[in-house]
Amino acid sequence: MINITLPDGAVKQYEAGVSALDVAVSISEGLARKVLAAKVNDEVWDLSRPINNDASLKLLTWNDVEGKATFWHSSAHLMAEALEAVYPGVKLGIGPAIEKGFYYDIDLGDRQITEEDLRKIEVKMAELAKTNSKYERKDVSKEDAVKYFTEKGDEYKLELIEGLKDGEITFYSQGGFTDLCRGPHIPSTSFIKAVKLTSIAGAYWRGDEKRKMLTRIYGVTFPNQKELDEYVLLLEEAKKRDHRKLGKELELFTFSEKVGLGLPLWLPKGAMLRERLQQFLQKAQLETGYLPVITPHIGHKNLYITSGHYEKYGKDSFQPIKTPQEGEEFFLKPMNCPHHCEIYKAIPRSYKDLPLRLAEFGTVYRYEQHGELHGLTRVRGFTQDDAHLFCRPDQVKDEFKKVIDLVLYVFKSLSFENYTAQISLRDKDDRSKYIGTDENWEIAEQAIIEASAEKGLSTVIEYGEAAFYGPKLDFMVKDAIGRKWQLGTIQVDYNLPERFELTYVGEDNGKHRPVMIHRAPFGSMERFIALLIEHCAGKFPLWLAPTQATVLPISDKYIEYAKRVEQLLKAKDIRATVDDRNEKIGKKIREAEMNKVPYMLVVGEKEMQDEKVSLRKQAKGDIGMKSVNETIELLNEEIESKRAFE
RNA sequence: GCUGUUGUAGCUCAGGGGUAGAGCACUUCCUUGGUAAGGAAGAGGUCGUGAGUUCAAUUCUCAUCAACAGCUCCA
Repeated sequence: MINITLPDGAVKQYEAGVSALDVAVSISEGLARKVLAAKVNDEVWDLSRPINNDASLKLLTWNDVEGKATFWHSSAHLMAEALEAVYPGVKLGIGPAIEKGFYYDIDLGDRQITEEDLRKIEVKMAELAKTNSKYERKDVSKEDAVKYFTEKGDEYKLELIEGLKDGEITFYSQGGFTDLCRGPHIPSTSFIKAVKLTSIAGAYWRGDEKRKMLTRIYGVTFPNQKELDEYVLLLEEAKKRDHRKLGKELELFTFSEKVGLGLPLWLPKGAMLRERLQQFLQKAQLETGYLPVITPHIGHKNLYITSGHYEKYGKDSFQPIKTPQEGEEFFLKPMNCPHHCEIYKAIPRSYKDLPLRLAEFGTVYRYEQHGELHGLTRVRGFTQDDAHLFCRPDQVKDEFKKVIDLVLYVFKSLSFENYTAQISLRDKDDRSKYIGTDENWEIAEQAIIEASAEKGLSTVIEYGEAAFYGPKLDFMVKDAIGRKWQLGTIQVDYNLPERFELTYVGEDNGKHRPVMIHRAPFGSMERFIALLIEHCAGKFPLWLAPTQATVLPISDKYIEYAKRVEQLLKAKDIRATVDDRNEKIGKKIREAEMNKVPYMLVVGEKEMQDEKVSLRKQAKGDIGMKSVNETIELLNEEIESKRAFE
C-alpha cells in the first residue's frame, strides 16, 4: 500500500500502481468525469500513469492552469492529426500549449493555407474528437524513434530527437496519429468539444531567423461550446479597448506617413493627458530627492563611441547627422545615459554628494525594426521618464528599494494591479555577451533579488534576459489582448561609469567608481499611456481626463449661462468645455458619453434661475441638480483623491 | 528584417473588367428641443503607389509602400 496526500492534507491509502484516475473515481464520479490530468509530486502526469510510491496528488481540471495547458497540448496533437488527414505528407515542428490555447508549427511544402482552410481543419478536428480516441503513452528507444520519423520523413522531429537522451523518449498516440512528446495528455479526444483555429502566421524553426520559416497555426479549444462563445465575445470586447482604436476615437494621438513611421503626433487631448502624467511623476520625484536636468536631442559621435553604443547599434540605428564641418557627426540620442554621465563629470563629486539622482523626461530615437512598430507601444521616437542614480556600491540596494517604492506608487495611483515583476539575470551558460566582472554581476544580481524580496514583491526570474551591461527588474503589464509589455524598469549598470571614467572622492580621499542605476517608472510616456488607455478603456480617472466636464445647454437660450458656468469651473482649474452646437440635449449627451467625458453639466431654464447645473456622470447617468459651487467641490475632491474612474 | 492577410470618402465598411456607393462625421437651412442619435439639402474619392495584360483596369497580374497578426529584435 502507498500513501497519497491530497491538497487538503488528507492522506489516503491505495494499492501501489494506482492511477490518478482511480483516485478520482474513489473520491467521486463527478470529479472523475471532469478530471484532465494530475499533478504528482509537482509533476503533471497522465491520469492513467501508475503511481508506485507515496506521493502528493492534485487532480487537475479545466479550472487549473495546468489542466487547461494539458487540454490545449492534447488539442495541438488533435490538430496535427487533422492536418495530416487534410494535407498528407505535412511535416510537423513543435506544437505546445500557450497561455490561451495552442499552436503547431508545420511545414506544408509548396502548399499554402488560408483562413478558409482553417474552417475545414476545425471541422476535421471536431470529427476526430468525436471518435473518443485515447491518448496513449509509450516509451520508445532512441533507435526506434529515429527509425519511425525517418520512415515518416519528418526531419524536424529527427532534429528534436537528436537532442534527447535514449531512455527518456516517449511517443503519444491518439487515433491514427503518433507524435514525439513528453506529455502529459488528457485521457481522450472526446473531452474536446469546441474548436476554434484563430490565426495563421510564420515562425522560424526553433526561433532562429536564419532557419526555415514554418507555418504556425494558432487555435484554442474548450470543453463546451458555451466557453468558446464567451471567449469570442471577450476577444471582441478586448478589441474595443485597443489603444490604437481609442486613440483615434478620443483624438489622443495620430501617425502620419509623411512625418515618418513610428513617430507619434500627440493631439491636444493626448498632450493634455500626457502632461498631467508627467507633472504627477515630476512632483513625486521632487519629493524623493531627484534633480531635474535637461539635455539636447543630439550628441556627438564621440559620446557614443565612449558609451559603446556606436559599436553595438551604430549601423542599425538612425544614421549620423553631418555638419558643414568635414568629418563631424552627430547622432540623435537613443538614450539619455551618456548625456547624464557627462553631467555627473561636470563637477568633482564627493561620497557625500551621493546618491545623485538626475532626472529628465528625455526624448530618444531608435530605429526599431519595421515589423516591430506597434501603435504607441513600440515606436521610433519616444520620451523616457528617465533618471540615473549615481551611488556608492553600498547604496545600491537601498536606492533600488526606493525606486521600487516609486514604481509601486505610480502603479497604485493608476490602479495597475495585474503587473508581474520580472528579475532579468544573465544567461546561466553563455556569459560571453555580458560585460563587467563576475563579482560585480553577482553583487548586482543579489542586490536586486534581496531588494525585491524585502519589498515583498512576488517576482519571476528570467535567465538570459539581462541587458548586456547589467541585471534589471522590469514591471510587465498585459495589453487588451494579453500581450505582455515592459513598463517600469530598474537596471543596474557597472559599464557606463567605467567607460566614462566616473569617480567620486571617498572618505579615504581616494578615487572610487560610482554605480549607476537606470530607472523609468513609466518606461516611456508612449507605452505607458498606451497601456493606460487599454487598462481603463479610455475612461481616464478624473485627474487625468483631457476634458473633465462639459456644459450642455438645453437650447441656444442658455449658451450664455453655460459659458459662465464653464468660466467658473476653469477658474477652479477644472478642464471644462461647452457644447454650444444647435443640437438636442439627447445628442449632446450621447456624444459626451461616447467621448468618455467624466461629467456632463446640463443647463436650462431651471438651472439658470439659481446658479445650478444638472449633473450627469459618464456611464452612470443623472445624479441630480446641484449648485455650481457644490459641483466644483465635488469634482475637485475627486481630482485630489486621484480615484480611478469606476 | 521574415511569413501571411489587408489597402475604396475624415471614420466604419459594401461593391465590382465599361472611370463608384451606404452609415457616421462635415457645411447650410429648418427646428429651440430636458438626460444616449430631430428633419432637409449639400459638399467630399482619378478605389495606396507604379508598371503590365486588355478596345477598356478601381476590379486581373507583377512590383512597391503602408497597416494588421505572428516570428525575430528591443541600448
